[in-house]
Amino acid sequence: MTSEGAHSSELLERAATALRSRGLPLTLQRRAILERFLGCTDHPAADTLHADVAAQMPALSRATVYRTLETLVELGLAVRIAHPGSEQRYDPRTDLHHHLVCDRCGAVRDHEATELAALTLPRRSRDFVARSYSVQFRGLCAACARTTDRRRPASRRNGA
Amino acid sequence: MTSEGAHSSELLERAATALRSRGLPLTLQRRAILERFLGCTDHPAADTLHADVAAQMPALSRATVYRTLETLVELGLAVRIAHPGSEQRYDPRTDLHHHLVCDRCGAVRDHEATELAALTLPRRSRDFVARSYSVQFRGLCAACARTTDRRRPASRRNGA
DNA sequence: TCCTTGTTGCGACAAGTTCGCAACGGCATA
DNA sequence: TATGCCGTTGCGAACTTGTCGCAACAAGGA
Repeated sequence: MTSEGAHSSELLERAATALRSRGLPLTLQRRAILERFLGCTDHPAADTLHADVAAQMPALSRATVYRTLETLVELGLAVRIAHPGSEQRYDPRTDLHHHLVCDRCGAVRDHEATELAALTLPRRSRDFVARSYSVQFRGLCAACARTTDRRRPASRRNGA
Repeated sequence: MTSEGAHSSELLERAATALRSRGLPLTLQRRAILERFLGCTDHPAADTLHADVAAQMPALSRATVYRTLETLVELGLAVRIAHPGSEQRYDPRTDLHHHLVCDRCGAVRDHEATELAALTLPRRSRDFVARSYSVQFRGLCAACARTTDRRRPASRRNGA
């Protein structure tokens, strides 16, 4: 799990405030999950995050991680992201940004691109009203590009 | 399931050729699945497709549909598409196009946009080599926009 | 201390997907 | 026609991801 560390305590403070403003306490479990999650740039799945946090807090239950992430989405502190693969992934960044998705292992990384900051939304029509967008670039991450065997994705469940 | 019908036999012929070139026979099951799938514009999930084809071929097993779709992806005749939700969806269109994704019900529709036909791919770097991209617009489809209750997505398992 | 409110862990469950295996079918060869 | 080979199929079990109900628990206020 990639964790930046920088600004992490500041982000935690913001999250704590958002929770409190809704009357939700910052429990030990939530704190541990937030500390791990907020600095992440690799868009963990709920179960990955659980495995990670449970290393320090073995009693932590999966349901708690799922519930906490759901709460964060509701508070606007995280977004669910879509990528080809079966797991739901979460992103602590809620501002406009884009993703690099590895076709083989399913890794998702952020991608900054100023030229993509103002794409034209589809014209408002009777059929669909667009509110936001994100661009997904597909290709190969460094690790997978190095591997010679191209027949199978590194992780079975995340293909292209 | 939305099926266009037009060009369907032509697409089927192309698919049969691609299968044959790999030494794979066009079995009755594969033919039935392809006939349903190739004209689809609504990006069916494997299970949806199974239910649909099984109406005419009751003995068809779910595993066969999953395996056939997997084969089509490997042959470049279909792509898995990213959308928020837990099901894997498939798209018979492999050319550059974009998607409109309803935040509430999870419906995915194609979106054509000439101005998005030539976005700049991220610079080739040591970290990631991009090969393609697609833009995902999120918002509300007509049916969901009409519904007044905005608290819950129409389908529970498809969030934002 | 008691009550209320919300959180947590646990285990069961559901849906989607994959896997192993035996049976089957087509094709080439003898 | 018989045989062997090889890929496909259906079946059902198993696995993964995510949700739910429930009892225990913790914190805060009366």
